[in-house]
Amino acid sequence: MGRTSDTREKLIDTATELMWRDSYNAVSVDDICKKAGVKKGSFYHYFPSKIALANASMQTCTADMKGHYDDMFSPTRPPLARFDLMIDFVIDHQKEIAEKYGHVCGCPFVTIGSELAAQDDAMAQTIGSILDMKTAYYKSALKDLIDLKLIPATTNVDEKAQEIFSFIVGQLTIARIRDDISYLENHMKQSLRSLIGAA
Amino acid sequence: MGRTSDTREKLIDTATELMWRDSYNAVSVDDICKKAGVKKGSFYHYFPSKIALANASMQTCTADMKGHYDDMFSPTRPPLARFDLMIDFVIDHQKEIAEKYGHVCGCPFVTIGSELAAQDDAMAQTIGSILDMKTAYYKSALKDLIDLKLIPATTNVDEKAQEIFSFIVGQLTIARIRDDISYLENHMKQSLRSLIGAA
DNA sequence: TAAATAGTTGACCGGTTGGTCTAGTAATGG
DNA sequence: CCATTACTAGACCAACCGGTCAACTATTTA
Repeated sequence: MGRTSDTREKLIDTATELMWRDSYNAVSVDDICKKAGVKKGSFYHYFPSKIALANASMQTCTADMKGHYDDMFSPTRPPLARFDLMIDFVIDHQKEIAEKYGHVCGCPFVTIGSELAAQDDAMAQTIGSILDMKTAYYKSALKDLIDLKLIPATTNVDEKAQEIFSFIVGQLTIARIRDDISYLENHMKQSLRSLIGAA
Repeated sequence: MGRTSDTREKLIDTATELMWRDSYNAVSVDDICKKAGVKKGSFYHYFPSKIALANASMQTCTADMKGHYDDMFSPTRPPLARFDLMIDFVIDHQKEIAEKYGHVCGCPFVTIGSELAAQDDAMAQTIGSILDMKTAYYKSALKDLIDLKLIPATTNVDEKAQEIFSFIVGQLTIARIRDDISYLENHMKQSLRSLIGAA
C-alpha cells in the first residue's frame, strides 16, 4: 500500500558522507537535503530529528562493516592472515573514501562518536557497542594465535586486543588530521605485527 | 596607555573548556561570551573570528603542555621514567579535566584537530606541528634507551615513536567516547612498557 | 589635567538553524 | 476504480548564527 522510495537510503548515504567528511555539527539538515535532492518535509517524514539520522547512519555503517569483518576474521583463516587482511582493507577503504570525499576521513565511528558521544546518550551507546564488537574480533584471533603457539600462552588477550584497537584508532585519527595515509601504507602492517608479538 | 584587562585570557580559557568538552561547531560565540561574562563587542575586539579564538586556544594549550613535557622528558631523567611520568600526568590530567568539565575529554588537539583540520588550513598546520612535537619527545627518549642498551639498537626509532603516539591517541580517544578512564588507569602504563619493548 | 589610547557596551544585521504543518501526489491492494 | 496508505512539496516559524558598528568609559602617560 502506498508508494515506495529510496529516499531514506539516499538521506542516510548523504548524511554519512557529509558527517564523516566534516562533522555532525558542521553539517545542516538543509545541506543533507540539498545534496540528497530531498525536500525537508520528506526528511522529517523519515527521521524525527537530525540526531536520529546520524544514529541510522552509524547503524548502516556497522552493518556494512560487520559483513567485511565476519569474512576477514573468519575462523577458517590463519589468525595472522586475518590481521593482514584487515590492514589491507583499512588502507584500501581509506584511500577510496579519501578520493570520493576529498580528504582522509579516518574511522567514522571515532570521528562522529568522539563528537556526539558526549552530546547524545543513545549515540554513546551505539558507538560503545561498536567498539566492543571490534575488539571481539581481535580477541578471537589472538586466542587462535595462542592455540597455534604463535604468541605466548601468557598473553593477556583482553589487554592485547585493546592495545591493537587503540593503535589502529590512533593511526586513523592521525591520518585524518594530517590528511595523509602514506604512513599507514608504509608502516601499519609491520607495526601491528610487532604489536601482536608474533614472528 | 589605555586600560588593561584579562578578557582575552577569559575568552581563551572558556573557549578551551567548551570546545574541548563539546566540539568547535557545537559551541557558539554567544555561548562562549555568556560563560566568560564578556559582551560580543569585546569578543570581536580581541579576535577577528571564531576560528581565530580556537587557534589561540590551541596555542595556549601547546604552551602549557610544552612546559610539562620539557620537564617530564628532561634528558636528566632515566628514559623509561620519562614515559612513566607522562602516563601518570596524562591520567591525572584527564581525571582533573573530567571532574571539572563533566566528562572525559581526551586530547584537546585530537578532539578539536580532528574536527577542524579538514575545515581550516591554518588549524591543520597548527595541529600538525603539535603532533610532530609530541613524537619528538618520544624519539629522544627512545634514542637514550638504545644508548643505555635497554632496547635493541636495531629499533626503528621513528616508527616506534609513531606507534607510541598512535597508541596514546587511540587510548585517549576511546576513553572520551566511553567517558571512562578506568582502562587507562589499569593498563596504560604496562601496555606502553610492552610497546616500547623494554624489560 | 587633558589628550591619546585601550577596552566595553548593546543594539543591530542578514542569513541560517532544526523543526512543523498542511495540502497534495503517486502507488498499491481489494 | 476507488479507498487507503506512503510519500512529497514547500511555505512557514522562532530562535540562533557569526559578525558589525558607533557611542561610551576607564586608564595611562606626557
